[in-house]
Amino acid sequence: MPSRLIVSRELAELFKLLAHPDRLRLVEELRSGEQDVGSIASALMLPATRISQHLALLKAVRLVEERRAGRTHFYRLVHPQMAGWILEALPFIDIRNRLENAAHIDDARARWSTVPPEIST
Amino acid sequence: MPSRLIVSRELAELFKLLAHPDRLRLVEELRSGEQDVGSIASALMLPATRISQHLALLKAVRLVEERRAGRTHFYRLVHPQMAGWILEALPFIDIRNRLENAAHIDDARARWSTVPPEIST
DNA sequence: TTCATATCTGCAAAACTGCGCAGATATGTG
DNA sequence: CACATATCTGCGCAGTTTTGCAGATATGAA
Repeated sequence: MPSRLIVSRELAELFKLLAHPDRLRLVEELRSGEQDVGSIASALMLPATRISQHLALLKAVRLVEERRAGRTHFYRLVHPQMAGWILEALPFIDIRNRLENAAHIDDARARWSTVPPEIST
Repeated sequence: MPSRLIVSRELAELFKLLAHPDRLRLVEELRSGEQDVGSIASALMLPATRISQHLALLKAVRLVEERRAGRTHFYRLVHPQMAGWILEALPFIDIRNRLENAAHIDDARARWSTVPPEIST
């Protein structure tokens, strides 16, 4: 009976996990395949510690998986399609952007959606 | 240059807005068309005050729009496709569910995805 | 006007998050 | 073993979110 309630709670948790700029960028960064903490950190220009924390979080809920090789840890998306799914939300932020940031957005969207080399589907 | 940063921040905010069980259910409830606060409240079995607060939030960022008729206020999704998009995230919570809630989930998903009468595309 | 209905707003406490930093671990090198 | 590299974990402060409740509006009816 409370099935829908449970699902909505689970879904909300998923959204909460993705509701952070760093983590969204992180997921998009992993779209093109596994990467190690250091690479991600420098790609996103963020301290490795922070990336590590985000990754620990995403790993705990099994959104990413880890592979260790020597002293470097590689991470990859458990659901590669998730990266694409996230980008599908761009239309929903349109209005707010056009109201304030105007120019930036179209430019931005172009980059975001063209950069990745299309993984699965 | 900081375009991607801006987009990720905007996206994160969208996710944060949806990262709440009540609001997710609310959005799904509105999938089939506009409804007034009272109806939504009783459909979701939540106090109308709370629904009102959530709606105010979603309206402020233009995810829903309001139409007043007499003393009742009707709300509708600005992006009806959003409801469908949200359901596309269900596969991403699979593992976690199977680990703990097991049975509930498949049942739940069935209901969630069959109930709505397909609006747009 | 007075009353009932429908919804909204403001407030304060409790709970939750994100952040940097210091220190811990683990692996590889000489 | 000693040392450098790569990453992780624990801690505490600061800022944000959620929630119920009391009271404010707004509309319609008598």
